[in-house]
Amino acid sequence: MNFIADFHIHSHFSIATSKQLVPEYLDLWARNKGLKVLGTGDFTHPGWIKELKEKLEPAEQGLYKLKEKFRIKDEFSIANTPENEPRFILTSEISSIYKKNDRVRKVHNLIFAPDFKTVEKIQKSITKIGGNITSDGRPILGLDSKHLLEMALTASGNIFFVPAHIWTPWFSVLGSKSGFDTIEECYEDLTQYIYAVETGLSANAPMHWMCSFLDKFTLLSNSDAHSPEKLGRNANIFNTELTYNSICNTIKNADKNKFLGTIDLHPQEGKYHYDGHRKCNVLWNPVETLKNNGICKVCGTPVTVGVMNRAVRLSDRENLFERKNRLPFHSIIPLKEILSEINQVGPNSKKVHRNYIALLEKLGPELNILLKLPIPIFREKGFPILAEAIERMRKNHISIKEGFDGEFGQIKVFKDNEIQNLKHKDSLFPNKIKEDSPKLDPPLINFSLDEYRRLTSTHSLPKVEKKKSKPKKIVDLAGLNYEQKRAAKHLEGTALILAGPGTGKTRVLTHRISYLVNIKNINPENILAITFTNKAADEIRIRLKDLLNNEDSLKKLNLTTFHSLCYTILKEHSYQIGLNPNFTIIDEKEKISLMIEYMEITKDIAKSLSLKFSQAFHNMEHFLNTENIEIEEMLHEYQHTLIENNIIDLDSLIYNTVILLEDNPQIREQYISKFKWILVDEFQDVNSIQFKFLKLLLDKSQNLFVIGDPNQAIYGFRGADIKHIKYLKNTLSEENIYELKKSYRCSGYILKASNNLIELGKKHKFLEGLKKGVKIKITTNPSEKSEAEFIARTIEKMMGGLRFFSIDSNITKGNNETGFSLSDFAILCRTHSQMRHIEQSLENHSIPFQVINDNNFINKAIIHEILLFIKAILNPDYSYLKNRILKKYKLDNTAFLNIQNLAKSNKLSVTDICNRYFHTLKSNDENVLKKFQEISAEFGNNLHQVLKYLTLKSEIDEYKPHTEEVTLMTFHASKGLEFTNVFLAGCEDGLIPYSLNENKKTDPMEEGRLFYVGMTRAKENLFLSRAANRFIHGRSLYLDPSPFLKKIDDELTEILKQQYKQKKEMKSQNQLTLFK
DNA sequence: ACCCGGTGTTTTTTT
DNA sequence: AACACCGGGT
Repeated sequence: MNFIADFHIHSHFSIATSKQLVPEYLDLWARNKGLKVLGTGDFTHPGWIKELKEKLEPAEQGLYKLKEKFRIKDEFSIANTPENEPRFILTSEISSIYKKNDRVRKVHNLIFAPDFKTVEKIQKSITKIGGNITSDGRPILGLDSKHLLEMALTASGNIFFVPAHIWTPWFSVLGSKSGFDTIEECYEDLTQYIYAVETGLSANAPMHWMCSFLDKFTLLSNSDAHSPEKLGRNANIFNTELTYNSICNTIKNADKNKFLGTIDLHPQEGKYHYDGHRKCNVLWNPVETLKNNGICKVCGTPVTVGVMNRAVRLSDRENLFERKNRLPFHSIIPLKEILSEINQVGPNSKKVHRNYIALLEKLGPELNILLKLPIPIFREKGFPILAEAIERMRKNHISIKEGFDGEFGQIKVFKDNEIQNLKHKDSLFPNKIKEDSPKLDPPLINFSLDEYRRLTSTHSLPKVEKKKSKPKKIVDLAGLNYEQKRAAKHLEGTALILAGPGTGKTRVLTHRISYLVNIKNINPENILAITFTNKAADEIRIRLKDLLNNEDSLKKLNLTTFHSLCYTILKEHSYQIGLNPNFTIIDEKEKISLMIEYMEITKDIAKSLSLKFSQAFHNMEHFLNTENIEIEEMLHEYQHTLIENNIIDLDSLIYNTVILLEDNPQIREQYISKFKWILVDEFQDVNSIQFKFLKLLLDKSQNLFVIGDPNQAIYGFRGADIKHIKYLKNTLSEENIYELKKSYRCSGYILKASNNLIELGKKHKFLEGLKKGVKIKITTNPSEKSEAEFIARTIEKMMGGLRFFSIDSNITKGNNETGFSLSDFAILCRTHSQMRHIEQSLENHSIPFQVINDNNFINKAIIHEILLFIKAILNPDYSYLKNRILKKYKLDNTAFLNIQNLAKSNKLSVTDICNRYFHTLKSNDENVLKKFQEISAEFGNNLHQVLKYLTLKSEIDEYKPHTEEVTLMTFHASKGLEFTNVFLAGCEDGLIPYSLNENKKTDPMEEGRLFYVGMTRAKENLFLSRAANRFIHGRSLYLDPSPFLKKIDDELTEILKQQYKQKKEMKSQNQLTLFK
């Protein structure tokens, strides 16, 4: 059967597409165009699949057709006969954004699926890796194209996978901006499963014939239509059986008798076909560009390079016909454009539309008119001018002005004034219009490939400067600057290293360790490095891998957090403090319910007491001086309850360790001799009990090496006190204090501005920055929603447009030469609750992001329940919990013992527990549980380890630095991290400094330091945004700008004007109901 | 024992 | 705005 097919289109679920992209109109327009087979597009979208299932019914193998009752009959539909019923084939486009070989890649791929089952499998595997398939018909995943292909092949061996519009600069496998130079670089060993590539609107077959490496791929041509009228502007002609398998096989084999060729628009129409400068009126083909070394003659800056140039650069042929498997291609001009030229009115005008409909009714489908209908028929039916136009088009007797630098190209059938003259004769129905000068067929490539080749030896295009020279790996101290080196080599006694943001704190720490181990031959077992978070410890571990000579040293090294260390110490000596080694750590919720139960108090009192207890544990002096005898008694009662239940809370973890070491000198001795070299990171954040703990690990001769920055102390509320770092500063002699003054992170602007904040009257030395940088951008937005929108759009703009659509709209001009990656962006908020709107906006813009928010996981009710269950099993002496669990899960003692034994022999995994005791689950718990099981699997299902990890981990431990995602987190969580581009959201008086809770005052100095921390996360671009109006706790608040904004010198900042109006309606919501 | 709806309350950062 | 809590219904 002879038919035309267009596989790549979109549904109304995709962003920036017509509302008419519903099955009914697709069916209608396929008939109007003369398409037999139409891709559904967007099969990853559940809403679209639902709609397709409702409105389509199975036809031939792997093909579907519109149910009769949905067919639109009363419009200008033509050829409404059964043999013209279009078929649908399940297809979808997926956008992958990821980093490979050090560059950001954005690749679009088209997937064909044989049935709905396969579609659902693909949907599932996307969701499984955290992809969002509901916000856009064309999902954006942080997934490597190769892995996407793998995923699709896993779903079904019968899928068909086609790299989409392969030359598009921003979004394709060969794209100049974020693609590869070969297909293999992208798909590696899986390239063998790729049989075809899509040429796209901006390219036609000959451009591919230039490249021998594309010989093995069939060329497919599709419309990528965003509205029904654009269907079939590019398409494929088949003569084969009408089934899914036979279509795929035909594409695979590209048999000339079965795949009759492609239909393409003229690629010259594209906005970026040739090279040049629109403003300078310079339009060049690749040869001319090369002759000028890519520099515009008029303005002297590099010209905007088009798609043809990219293709020529990757090409290796002068004679296109060396490619054997060439298929015919038919260049067309859309009928409406021809009519527009004839009528001399716009192609979207009413007149053209009326004309168009009339023609379809008389002459049949559009593609039939353009390609097949014999020219004499046009004349017979009374369309002589059209006859002439179509004939010229078919013979390629047309004039072409190539598009360049954002300007559309122009394809014309008639010359200027020619139409006027024709019109006069029109009434006479001339038989044949003579051409002024009959043209020869234009060459397939309109410049000399031979010349291009010759020029490449002497000419070249300007190199786009690749930013980010990665910091060189330094294996010895040679790579450190003078101060860093001095600090790292410190040997005797206590040392304090004052290190501002970006001055190489971690670097000094890691190099000191490697110096001690490699040069001074210190046994790594005698070194203790303490951090506050697991993340920081991991970071040090990773960096040490390159610095230490052998893996063994790294394993022997004691690299841990305060809490983890104390936990380990207490496990070893638990009996000395009245616990047995099975003790578990309780969380805040457990703490409160225990207090209520054992002390017979109300929840409110328990909560306030809990706070007081925490403070007492953090700060020993406070604990000893408790004026209130009653509270002290209650504290003792509480401690007694903990011992009785063989549990400990987070706060007393360190306290109990201190008590242990104080009461047992022989144990203390043991640790003193073990930890001969102690290093502490983020020393400004230690509290009294931690400082005391450190002192207990030292004897007179021992070496304490602490790094910190008093300006970055932000944990006062949990007992941290700068007095400890200040104490060292004041008591240590000068040669034991090192100050790192050179910042390798922030630009000069950012350093100066942030310095305005911590100044607070006293003199402070500037850090020296590496580069001057750009001004800090400040914006005011009407509401938190528009603030969020500003952030999302700015990111989109800076990324050069994640969505195809963006390039054509005002959002972005698509001229990102800097090559930002999504992981270069961070958005910081004072509170978690601010994040909601920002998440929403990022989602609406299809920008992948990660939120650093512990509550998301561990505070989920179901996870909490399971953790309690595990605690009860692991710690049988926790009788309060055990009784509750027995009752709740209707277990008797024997059953409970059985479970315990299973757990002891490590035969009980989290999965088992879920399956056995938590099987009646709500569907939305599924993902959380899956995550829980994954975490558990990482620890080999050792429940003790899992529990320890989950109770002692910090939320920043969740941060994945290298995924292609924007990071959204609190100011606090951002400490120690750096990003090229940083947004500080909600710069309002009340949020930062925080003062919305009248009962609890914040320390204004600490809030200033917090803002300082936020600002100094940025390397290049810092945005400070605020909302004039904001809803907090259901109340509308008008907050003044943060006083911190005023502190920044005006000449360091630039006020951005509000550029974007808020869009009202949320698309997908409304559209579902449109056709019901 | 569980689900619901209505009412009231919360009010930041986190090992 | 989101959540906890309570009480009444099943």
